[in-house]
Amino acid sequence: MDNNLAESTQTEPGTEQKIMMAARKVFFQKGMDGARMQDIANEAGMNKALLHYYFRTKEQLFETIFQESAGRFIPRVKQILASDDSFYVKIDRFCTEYITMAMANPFIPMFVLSEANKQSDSFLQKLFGGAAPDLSVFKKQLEDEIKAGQVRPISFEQLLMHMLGICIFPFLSRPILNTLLHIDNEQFMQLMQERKQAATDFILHAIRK
Amino acid sequence: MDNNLAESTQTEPGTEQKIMMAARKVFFQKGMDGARMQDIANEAGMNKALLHYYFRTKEQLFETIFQESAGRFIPRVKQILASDDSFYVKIDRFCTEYITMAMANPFIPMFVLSEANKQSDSFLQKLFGGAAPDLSVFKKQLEDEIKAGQVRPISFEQLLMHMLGICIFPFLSRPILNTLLHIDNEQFMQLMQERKQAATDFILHAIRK
DNA sequence: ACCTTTGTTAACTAAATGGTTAAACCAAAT
DNA sequence: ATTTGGTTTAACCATTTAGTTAACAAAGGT
Repeated sequence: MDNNLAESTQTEPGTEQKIMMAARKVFFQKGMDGARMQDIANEAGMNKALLHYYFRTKEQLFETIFQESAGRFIPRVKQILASDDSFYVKIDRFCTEYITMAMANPFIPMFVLSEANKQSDSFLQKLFGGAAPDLSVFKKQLEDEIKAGQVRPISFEQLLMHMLGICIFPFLSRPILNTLLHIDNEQFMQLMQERKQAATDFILHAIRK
Repeated sequence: MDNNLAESTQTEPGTEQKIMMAARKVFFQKGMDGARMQDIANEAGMNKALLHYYFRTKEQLFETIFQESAGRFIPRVKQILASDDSFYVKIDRFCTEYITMAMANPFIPMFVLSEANKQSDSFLQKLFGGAAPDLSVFKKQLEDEIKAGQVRPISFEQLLMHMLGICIFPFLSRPILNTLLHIDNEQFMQLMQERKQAATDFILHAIRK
């Protein structure tokens, strides 16, 4: 009677897990305002009151999903850029890993950015856990490469925005790209697969002297 | 009868104009689902029933704003890329004009993409007015430059996504960039001003041999 | 067996919300 | 002055929705 998706963890999902899985699906699709507690209950195959039993309010359930989602993507910027890889490896890793991650979770980027736009700024800061990611390592590497004459002068902030935009934007605009480029979702994913390399190449060519 | 919008520069806004101005503001901020007709009425300083008098339903009011907003941004891709400018001028114009446009309407990109993600694909196609933008001119220019050895081989689709991502992404992620880069909205706009040049430079350097 | 704790449900409540209606308002035409 | 037409409003209605409650079921310990 139960269709089991959790071969990976052996234990089949408990009620709380089921709720979060359903909430993810519905919130990703409809956002906080568009989602209905009843939708989530239906998706999870249980009574609506159970959602309130496990997570007191819609607000709280949403926040759980949002934190989890944003937490998967945003701190990763730091995680990669603060590593001790060399400058060029770092750019490669950033593009490859970010696009890989987005391909595995294609709805998270739009969900997080869309909701982040509505949230108060103070809330956003909480997301970074008090300490905003430290980008100084990557910044210093860039400046060193520029000083060494390996990289043409470019603002650190602009480069970061270039990299993020190149990697994430397609996932934010998929429906429009589908129409614009006359492609379906499968072809889109194929493009994203190629993009791991294409993005890295593009960025490295752009900055190298 | 119909009130005249032809001379909207001089005449003070009529009721319909006031409603649309208010609707823009509220929809941009809260999206279709988050917006309340009462919010819009308050913002416009009038009775809620008037909204229904001019636009029968919330759906219809929303669609008016959405079409107008998307119509300002999406067809512009074609408008610029299909012009008879040279390849390099075209890239320059694209970055400069798109960022200029986004700076003047900083909420439209997130609004359009966020809602486009919820809409059905069929609806999106209606947006392009039956005929999706013809990107073949730009595509041919790229291929010619590659054949002439001026530009290194690169997929047209990837380049288009690079350009769009670089120009639009910052406006989709402003709240997060504010935190990430420790900047306020004024500094953000300063960055965008510089970005017109930075984006063009970056892209041209990336593709040139 | 008996009681306590935890999990689950159907039925309900209160508030919010999109939309309607009938009356009031007001400018222009008669 | 009165009529007439579109415009605007307050009050109202029907539905939806987040959240509650009380009863019920299932374990779990004694």
